[in-house]
Amino acid sequence: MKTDAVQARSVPTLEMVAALAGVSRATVSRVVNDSPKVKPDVAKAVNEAITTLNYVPNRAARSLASRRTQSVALVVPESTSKVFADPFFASVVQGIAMYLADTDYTLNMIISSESKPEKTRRYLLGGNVDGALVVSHHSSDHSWSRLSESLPIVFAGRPLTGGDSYYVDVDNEAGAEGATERLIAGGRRNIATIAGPQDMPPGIDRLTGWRRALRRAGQGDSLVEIGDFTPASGGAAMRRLLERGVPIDGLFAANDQMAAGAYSVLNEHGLRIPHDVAVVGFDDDYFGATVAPALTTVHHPVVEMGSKMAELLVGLIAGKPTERVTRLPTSLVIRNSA
Amino acid sequence: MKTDAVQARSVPTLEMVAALAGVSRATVSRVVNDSPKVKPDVAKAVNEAITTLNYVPNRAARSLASRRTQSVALVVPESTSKVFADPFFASVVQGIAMYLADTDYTLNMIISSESKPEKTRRYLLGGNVDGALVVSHHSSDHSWSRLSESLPIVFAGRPLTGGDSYYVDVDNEAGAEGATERLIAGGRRNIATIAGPQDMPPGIDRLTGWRRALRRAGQGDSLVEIGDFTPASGGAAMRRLLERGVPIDGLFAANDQMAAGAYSVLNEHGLRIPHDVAVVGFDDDYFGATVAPALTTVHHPVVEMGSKMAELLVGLIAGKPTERVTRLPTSLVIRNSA
DNA sequence: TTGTACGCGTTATCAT
DNA sequence: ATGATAACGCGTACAA
Repeated sequence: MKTDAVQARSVPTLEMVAALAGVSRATVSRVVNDSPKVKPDVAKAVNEAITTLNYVPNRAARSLASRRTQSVALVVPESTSKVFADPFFASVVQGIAMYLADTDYTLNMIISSESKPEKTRRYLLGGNVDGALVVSHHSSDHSWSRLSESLPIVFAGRPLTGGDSYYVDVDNEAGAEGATERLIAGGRRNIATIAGPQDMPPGIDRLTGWRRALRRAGQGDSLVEIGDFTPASGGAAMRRLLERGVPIDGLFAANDQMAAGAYSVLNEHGLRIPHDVAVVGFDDDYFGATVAPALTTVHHPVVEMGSKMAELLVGLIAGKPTERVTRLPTSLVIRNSA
Repeated sequence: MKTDAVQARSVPTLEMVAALAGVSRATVSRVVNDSPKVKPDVAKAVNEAITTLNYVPNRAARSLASRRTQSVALVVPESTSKVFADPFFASVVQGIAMYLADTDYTLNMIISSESKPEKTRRYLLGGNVDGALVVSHHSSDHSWSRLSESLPIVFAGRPLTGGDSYYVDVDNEAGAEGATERLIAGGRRNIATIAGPQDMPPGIDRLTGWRRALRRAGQGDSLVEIGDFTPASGGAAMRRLLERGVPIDGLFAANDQMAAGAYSVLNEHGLRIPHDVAVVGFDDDYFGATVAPALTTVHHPVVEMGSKMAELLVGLIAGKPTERVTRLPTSLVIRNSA
């Protein structure tokens, strides 16, 4: 026997609010979406009803009616997610999440398996999100860029190949240039670099920045060895540099991890930092902070990158005119190595 | 002038599929949700229509009609998210995401600001998700546990205070016990520990495990110093341990980071690892892998923790009977320090 | 300024 | 086994 006059619904509906406030559902809807045209006192009454009922708009219904989802996808290639505790990735996501927390967009994290990208593709195009943020491992995979035609997408890091996608990147060139200038200003005349992979934008751009500073200062730019951004590769590169038998009194490492690797080799060879060789890194991560002497390095604003991406995406969704390229400035963190 | 007979809709609807397949919407819906009662040939025809149209069900509509969202929330306290690149957090999330990728649940990441928890609360109770996963920094914040009555929730790590929430944890006690047994089996008779904070479950449990092993072996358990899980605190604790002036030939550090800190101090004092002092850590993270000699440590199955959490939550949502406590086994990673 | 009424794309309840 | 048809909760012309 059902004795209930009013069903004990778990969540109140707009209709119930309307009833309590003595207005129509349309008016409640207007108040919820703060439409300009609703009398202050009516709005007040509605809001009271809302709070007493603890009403929360149903996203699904709202989305269905308004034809937009108020949620964005965070696309993470599976290979990226496998990189346990990649500080870059974690921080970018943090920036994204924190920015979105102040909007009423929801963040849908989807890890896309490279083997069957169709699932992701369909999800994105299925009208389930209003836009997407793509963060791949080392900022170069724009394989989703074709979707940009159908859906606002913002990438982390500039693409390897031209393309015309929207992306946010740190100004790698300028950062590397500044790092190198620091070495030059310190009186160093034989400045080497341990560059990153030359098939990755950060690797390429940081090498370019180093070159630019050197050329402008009229110094040679032949002391280059390539690493793969790991400490071990940094050590190996440093070793090759020293084996050349030419003097080296300054080093710009394309990231802190390689700088840390170089430290060990420098120590092995009895070279003192910064006395014999001044060193500057890039990224300002854990590695640079824990080596001794503490590494002077280029700060990479990773969290800001994330929030900027989110900001741009929200703007794009709103139809706001937006520059395709956003380059965030770096800053030099002066510590003891240069 | 509108000349279009058929509106160029971006995404096809169930209705369009029905038309193309020559059946009713109801039937298409049945096929999509693979209901058992639909003739094979009809189903085939529908599926063909689906693929040619590239149809994707609209989540919002589906959710509205079915009264369930097919999405779960990942709740991250803001303070946790601030811990840049916390490997623990990143890996748990990876596990969660990877498990969910094989279901058709969507993961809604929401970072909840401690200052206004109401927003999160309302979101969770507003019927926007079918369940929630809570990952706080060091596995103890169950402040959301009260919501468990209204919504399935699974936590990472056991709560500090009793409570009756569902949670997944690594078996810290057993892990620590095994680590200590390794030291005992190695003939060590003066085994110290650098414990974690005693107001955090992992800190407490790992100390308990150490004690249990020692007592069972009839050895004393007074060589205890507390750290806060950072390398620096590990170094400081080690120093205090040595200052006691009593012999120490074995050390169990409650995590790898503190073990790394202890390494430095041990080196300073001219003590060789493992010759003079055998060391075992806990977590099996980056720190333990990079110190020299490589650290013998207890493997913490972090990714598995995440996937297990997701698995349990999906089960709970489906109404499956579930144990409140799930403890994942650890394993000892034998390297060179013990 | 406010209310009426229709539609958003699915699922679910009935018939058939 | 399949098809009408009524919800689902909300936004939004359009009317008043």
